[in-house]
Amino acid sequence: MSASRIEELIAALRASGRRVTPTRRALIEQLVGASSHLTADELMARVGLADGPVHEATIYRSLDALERSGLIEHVHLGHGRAVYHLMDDLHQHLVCEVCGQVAEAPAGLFDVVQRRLVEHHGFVMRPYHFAVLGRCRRCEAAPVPILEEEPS
Amino acid sequence: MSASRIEELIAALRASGRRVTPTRRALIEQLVGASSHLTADELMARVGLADGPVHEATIYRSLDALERSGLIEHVHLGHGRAVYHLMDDLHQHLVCEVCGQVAEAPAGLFDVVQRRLVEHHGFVMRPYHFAVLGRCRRCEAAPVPILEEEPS
DNA sequence: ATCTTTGCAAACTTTTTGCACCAAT
DNA sequence: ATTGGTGCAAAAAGTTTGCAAAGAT
Repeated sequence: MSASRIEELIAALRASGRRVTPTRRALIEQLVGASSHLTADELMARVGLADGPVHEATIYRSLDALERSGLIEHVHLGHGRAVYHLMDDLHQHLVCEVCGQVAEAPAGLFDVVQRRLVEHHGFVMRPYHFAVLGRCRRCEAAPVPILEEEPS
Repeated sequence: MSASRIEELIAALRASGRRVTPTRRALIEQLVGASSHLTADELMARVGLADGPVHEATIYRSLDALERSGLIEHVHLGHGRAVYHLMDDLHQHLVCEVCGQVAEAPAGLFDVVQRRLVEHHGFVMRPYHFAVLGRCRRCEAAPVPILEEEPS
């Protein structure tokens, strides 16, 4: 069950020298319980619904604290808001620029590239901060999209 | 020389059904002449210096026009402003999260990943819209950075 | 008791939009 | 003469900050 996972994360937060507050606990709970990735304002809404309203500044500062403690990470799926997810749930995001759908790909997707970059450029890639953009199967097959709007 | 390249781009712009204006011409000239990638406000400054001030809204709308015509593309190197470059100058950007330095990697870097994504996920990757984040050789070698600020 | 965290309001950065005027075709 | 582009001002979107009050250790 996820209760122990939540407690582990809380313990890690405390171990990192930061304080455990209701907002931080609620954010962790939401992120553990979430089926998909959530934006800061989605998290604010859910936390507010569960435990009463929390100010946006607090949400951002708490997310920052969780991120600095190594518990979570934010990812940019395209233009607009970032999404947050737990660090131990590493994977790549495939964002369709036509329909906006987000799929997940295994974390090892970039292993080959990572090795090449270290060897040729001395560059240690951290592959999770940005999404992979492109077109999903359906949109690639479709004749031509009507919209000109890109979600990227 | 780059004069003919500029004229080619102007011709392509016209061919795409859009009008050729002093601002658009100036933007193309700056992008052709630029040694590195430029942000919208850097472009505004340079264009303004050369041909007199142009409003920011016009810069953004003109860049959008050039992008929709397929002449240029914008890339996100991290948090903050996007940078613009010519479409025919495709390559990947390696951004060091510690020192902020931007290096370039060959366009084919992701070929293997691209093939894998098509085969396994039916996903056609467009690999240029986001930078590759990580640590450059120097910062990776350094004991530990003093700053906590990430340019990402 | 101390030092973090929160709430509030306000600022900030980057980009976008509505509208009237101007200019490229 | 059309239609698309520009300037202006103002707003939008997303996130950050200063400060005093509240809360975790």
